[in-house]
Amino acid sequence: MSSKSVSLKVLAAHLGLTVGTVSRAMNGYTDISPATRERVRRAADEMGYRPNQTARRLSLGASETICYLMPRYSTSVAQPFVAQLLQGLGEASSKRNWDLLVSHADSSKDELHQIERLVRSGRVGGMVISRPLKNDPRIALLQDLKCPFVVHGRTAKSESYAWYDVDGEAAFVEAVNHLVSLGHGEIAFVGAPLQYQFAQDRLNGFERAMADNGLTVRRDHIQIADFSDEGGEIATNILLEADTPPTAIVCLSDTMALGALAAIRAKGLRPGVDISVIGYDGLTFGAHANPPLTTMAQPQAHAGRRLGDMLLSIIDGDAPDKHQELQRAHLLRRKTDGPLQKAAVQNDVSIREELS
Amino acid sequence: MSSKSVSLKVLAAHLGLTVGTVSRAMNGYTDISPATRERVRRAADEMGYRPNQTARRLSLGASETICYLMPRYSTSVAQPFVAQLLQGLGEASSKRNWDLLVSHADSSKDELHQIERLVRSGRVGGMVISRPLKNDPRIALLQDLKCPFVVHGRTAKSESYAWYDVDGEAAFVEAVNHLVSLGHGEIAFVGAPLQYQFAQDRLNGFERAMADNGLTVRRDHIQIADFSDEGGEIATNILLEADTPPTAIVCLSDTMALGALAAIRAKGLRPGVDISVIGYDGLTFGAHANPPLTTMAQPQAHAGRRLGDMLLSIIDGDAPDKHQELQRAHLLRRKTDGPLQKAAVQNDVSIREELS
DNA sequence: TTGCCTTCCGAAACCGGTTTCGGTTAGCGT
DNA sequence: ACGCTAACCGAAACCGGTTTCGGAAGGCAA
Repeated sequence: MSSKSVSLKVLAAHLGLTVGTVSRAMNGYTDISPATRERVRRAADEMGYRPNQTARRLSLGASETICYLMPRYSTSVAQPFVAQLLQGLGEASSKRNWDLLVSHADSSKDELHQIERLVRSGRVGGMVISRPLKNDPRIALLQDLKCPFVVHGRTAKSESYAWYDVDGEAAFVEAVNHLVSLGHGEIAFVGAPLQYQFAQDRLNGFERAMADNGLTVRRDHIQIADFSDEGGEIATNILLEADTPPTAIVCLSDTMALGALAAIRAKGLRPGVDISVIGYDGLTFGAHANPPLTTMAQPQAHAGRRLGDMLLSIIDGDAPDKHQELQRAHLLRRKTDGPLQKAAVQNDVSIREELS
Repeated sequence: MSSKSVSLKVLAAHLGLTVGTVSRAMNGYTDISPATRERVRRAADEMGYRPNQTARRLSLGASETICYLMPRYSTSVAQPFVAQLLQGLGEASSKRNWDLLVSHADSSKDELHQIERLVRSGRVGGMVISRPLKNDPRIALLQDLKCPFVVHGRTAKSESYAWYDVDGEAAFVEAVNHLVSLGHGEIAFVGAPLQYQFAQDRLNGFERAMADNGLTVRRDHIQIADFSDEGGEIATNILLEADTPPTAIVCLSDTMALGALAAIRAKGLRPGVDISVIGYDGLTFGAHANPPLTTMAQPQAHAGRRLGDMLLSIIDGDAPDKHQELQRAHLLRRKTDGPLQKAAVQNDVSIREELS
């Protein structure tokens, strides 16, 4: 195995053939005699010939590359999902010997600029983006560039493109219903800024379920904070010090829920007994929380693979709106949900509610 | 902004110049008059010209791409580090407008095959690999291919290539010393299969520190299990049921340590009081464990960035062995380390040690 | 033997850039 | 007016493949 790269030219010279002939032999053209084809293939094998992908793609006019746009994360909380997603995308793309590129940008402006460069320079043939904003400029840009793309998540009006998402609204409806069935009525919501569509979806689910159960939501029972464990902790502290503290809290994410648990324990209360908490995501780490976190688990093992396959289908010509996949989260009961403790009500405002 | 890609040819035609002239104008050659250069640049801007990267790289003979080989992970535990590492690698590569490719393989054989293909086909100009095995065939292959590479981690004999690592041996020495200073003598080790060099390093640190402190390690106080929380739990259960249970446990990773905590709590013991546990990694999730996990935290926020910069330097011609960076972990005390509870000593063997 | 049709391969254009080389033009001094 | 040099741009080779086109050789039938 020589370390010098062996090109089509030297391979052809070594065989006494021309590059065109060798190329066709390698690519299975029928106008090459079986004997020659075999001779070429064997020589290529022996000499360790690898076609230069750059040249090949230039000639083909195809990038054979998909690109994943890494989400910019403000907090230091590492994204456990990224690795899984990349693994799935890699599986899908490697099926065809395509490459998987990752790109990230510091600002939103940079991000749009990057997309435009990657697409216009012919470097990528399709893109995967995560966590769309409510009105995400990336989607408009990609449509404008006529670049095939899929979205992990979706925006409010999501008819015209391909996406894979978990139904956050339904999940929060289920979470609230579960808490109501346990006797809770004063349920609070800990969320993150609503620029992200998923944050809005989950809040919508919360509010809809509350209304459907005939419950009114106090204004100060909806707390928006940083999308982090610290954010969850701060928000929960505010809830616990409210005039009417909630008896249950649903949290936008498991990470925020961990912060909520910390705040509750710090007040000397017992999560799952004095106050219930339900998170969202189904992180395995939640099983080791104190106490183990009840959560709406999303089935996302195959998200990357699905997104990759969808993207490749679209590149092949499928209509994007044919590929829209909505998964459901399911309640994963661990130890932070429990029945309403009447005895634990310690606040006269609450008592008045009980009497009314 | 037209969606049709504007090539050098149409740009040249539009300007009444030849492609060669336009190319040189764009690349700042001095044999182009300032007036023409300015005219070309403005037209390129207006028409939204983006040089075709594939063609450019073919002509340049450079891939301008680095590749990260995703670690294959057997367990379902997502890798929180991957995202951080990719972010850093992306920062480093985007400084030069290089691309970042990720590749993953299912088997070790596939992995070697992939590396060979990626390098020989000219797709990548440098590689980053993680978690080397004790005698990692990937390193030999990359050296054979004369492909620049850096290793996240390192092998036992690590003179001849570039790496960035955290001193796992020193970290476990520090962990053991800390436990000894708290009065512990029966210290156990929960580790993972020793095929990975980092698993061996940390065990080495443990054994060296025990010896240096004049402590002998019982054979059944070294438990090797799956590299997962379940593995840690199983290993700890065995330790707790041993003839002489340890009073302290050091764990290969925070993930395994979480399993250890679960096992200890299940036995009705109090981690940090009845038995001490120290993990390794410094995951933020550890702060939410029950109780918050004491750990050897590694400073790995900049690992990706450093690895990327190192790789680019080597591609520029630096000797690989010039770039070897060893970071130190530091003890992050939370709540699972505590002084030896004499009263908790329940085993005559331990008492005999005390008397000797 | 002639003619025609296959079979198989060589020659050359092409993908979209970069870079070398050479020639035209202008400017300058004498 | 002539020659020389410097400034500026065009022409063409090249990177390493793919693909079209055409032609030479061979086989077959008439």
